[in-house]
Amino acid sequence: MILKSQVEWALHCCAILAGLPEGRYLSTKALAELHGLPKEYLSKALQSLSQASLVETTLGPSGGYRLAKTPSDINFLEIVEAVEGKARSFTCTNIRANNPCRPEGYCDSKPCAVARIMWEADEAWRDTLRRVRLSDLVGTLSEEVPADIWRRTFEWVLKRAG
Amino acid sequence: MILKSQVEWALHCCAILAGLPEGRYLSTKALAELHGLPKEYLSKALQSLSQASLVETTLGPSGGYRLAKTPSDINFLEIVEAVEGKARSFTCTNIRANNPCRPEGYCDSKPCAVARIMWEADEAWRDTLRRVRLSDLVGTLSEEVPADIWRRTFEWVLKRAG
DNA sequence: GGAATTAAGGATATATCATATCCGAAAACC
DNA sequence: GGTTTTCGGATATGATATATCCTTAATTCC
Ligand code: FES
Ligand code: FES
Repeated sequence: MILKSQVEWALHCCAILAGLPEGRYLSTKALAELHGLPKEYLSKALQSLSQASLVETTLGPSGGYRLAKTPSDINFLEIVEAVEGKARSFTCTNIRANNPCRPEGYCDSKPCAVARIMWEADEAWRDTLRRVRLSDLVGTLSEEVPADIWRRTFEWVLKRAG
Repeated sequence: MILKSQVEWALHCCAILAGLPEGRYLSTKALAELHGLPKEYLSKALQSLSQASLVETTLGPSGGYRLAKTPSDINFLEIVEAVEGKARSFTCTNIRANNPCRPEGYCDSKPCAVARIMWEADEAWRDTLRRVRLSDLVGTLSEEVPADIWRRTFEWVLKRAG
């Protein structure tokens, strides 16, 4: 069970977009260069964010992406689910129904106890991600990333933002 | 991000083994029949449980598997990790290091803030699984599975247990 | 001792999914 | 009108999950 690398990409891209001044857009090309990622494939991740209405886009030169909501209105789970999908990590194939001792046509009233526990754990994972806002991440990063790197990065970004 | 179906298989097999009388073994063949699973492939899952020292085995006719510990000393996480591996679901490829604005040879002191949050969620998932004991599952199942099916199942199992 | 049964592990095949690239269409800017 | 951009579809490649087969060694039963 491993998350796709797109998750890391999407989260970092959102963190950058969160630092963009009101009304400006940043292109896939710039985001790919900044993170050293394949532009075409990163584009798929950004499209996922777009379909989830987390980012807005505009075409043409000076086009690109910007956040569709303020960073405090976006949480980690939204971003992760946008690229990873909303499906639960555990899928029950109902093997209990194969028990030869069950009467023909017997129908279970509840989901299997095993599945319920696995889903509870899945929900705990989602809850943790839901509680972290994009603005929290930006706050942590601005504290931890050395001030000169942080400043130069956003100068670099602004030079390319349309 | 999807767990392998072996996880469901292993959990259900452990639930059955938990109901086995002291000192008896149950074969892969019986466990596969009971759950309607491919015997050869289920065998791989059981081997994983064996390597994790969750079950003990013996060879020959009347051989098979039994739990290596009491059901209250086994938790869900142990079983899940035995077949799924202990690797974290989020892997950081350190894309922040590709930032062209970083000085040559700059070395981060901490893991990335993004990764720390994803790992925290992962830990919440594991914590939930760690808190559920195999004995808890058996308790729930014995309450929820209709008494006659439950009884017939273990008659079926005992007939095949060596 | 010999035949049958079983777990363990290696080799291999297949299907599904993640990763990655390419292209054409439509929109926006100059 | 030409350029730049997002978007979606098509396609290729690699990794992993699923599944089967076969050999070996240990154990049981006759
Ligand atoms: S039958 Fe699927 S988890 Fe129990
Ligand atoms: S660099 Fe990997 S999560 Fe930030």
